[in-house]
Amino acid sequence: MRIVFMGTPDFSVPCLQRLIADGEEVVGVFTQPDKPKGRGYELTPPPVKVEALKHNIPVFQPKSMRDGEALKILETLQPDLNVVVAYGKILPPEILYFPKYNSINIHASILPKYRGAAPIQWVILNGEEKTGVTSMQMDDGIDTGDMLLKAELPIPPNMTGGELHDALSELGAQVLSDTLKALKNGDLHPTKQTGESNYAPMLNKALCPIDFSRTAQDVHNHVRGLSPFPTATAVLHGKRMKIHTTRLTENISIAPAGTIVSVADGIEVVCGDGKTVLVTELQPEGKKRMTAKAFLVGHKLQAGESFE
RNA sequence: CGCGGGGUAGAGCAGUUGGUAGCUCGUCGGGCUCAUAACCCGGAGGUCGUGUGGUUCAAGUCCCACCCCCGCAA
Repeated sequence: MRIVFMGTPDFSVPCLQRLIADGEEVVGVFTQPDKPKGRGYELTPPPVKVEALKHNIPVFQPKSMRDGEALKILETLQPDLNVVVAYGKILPPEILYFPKYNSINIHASILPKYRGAAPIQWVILNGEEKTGVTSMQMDDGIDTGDMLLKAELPIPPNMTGGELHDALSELGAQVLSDTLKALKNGDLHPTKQTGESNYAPMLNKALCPIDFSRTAQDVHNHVRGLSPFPTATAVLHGKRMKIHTTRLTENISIAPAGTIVSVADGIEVVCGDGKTVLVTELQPEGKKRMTAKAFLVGHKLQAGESFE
């Protein structure tokens, strides 16, 4: 089966690798254009491009999928199926329905919940205890197509967004592989999405500052959901710092939210429900990520002080 | 040429107007305690990112070049 793969970030890479490993005929890869990134605005190719080039697969990076160029490319490639995994562009019907088997998408949630750009982080932010991956037959809506296969994954209480991302990325590759196998065997049974749905919008920086007036559980979910990117932040001594890791404690305090009650094993902070969280890893501006203990060795900080 | 912080003992930080380096933690040895993020005593450990660079009687400290790490922004 001739497949055109469309994807961009790290998340998509295992799917592409799996297609290749499964011996599928990947006749072309669409990915976002190289973009200036990081300090100095260095032009950086997306991970999927790097991977595709390793396997000598033709790479296409159109700025738009709607100006007819992309369609011409598909006409040349003659795919039987588009496989779309975190491509980052909305595809017009002419592209979506061009191949014989149309387009299949791998989405990192159990649909119809958490449609949208950042389902992985949002399930943690919302304190969900499980999530998963869904493959679907794409239609005109955003993540609204008929569902094909699903795989679930439990979320341990301290798992971070990054860890879940990697786990779902691998699971996604497996679901993709299973979906294609079923497709070839005529075993697919598309199911309409029904029931409660919600939307997981892209993460933005405004989300980062920690609100210690929320519950300790919420604060902990916030920190781990945004770790390692974009990372929760808090302000101490007038300086912003990233908060990488926290742990829930059994302790309770009547001090106001944001107050530091202990600097013994880390920085223990009171939250809105009176419970505390222990900050165990952080990163001051311009510094490397370090343990809270290491930070405390060189920074005089006393119980009673507080985050702003 | 996007803006900015930083590279000093294993770790986190100091180091003032230039005079060959200090704190805390850890570590090693010894002591003390019912116990504590324990405490007390003693020791080891650094060519201060690189440059047989510049200025100087003298540079971690000033100047120059380069390497590396990181925050913001995209």
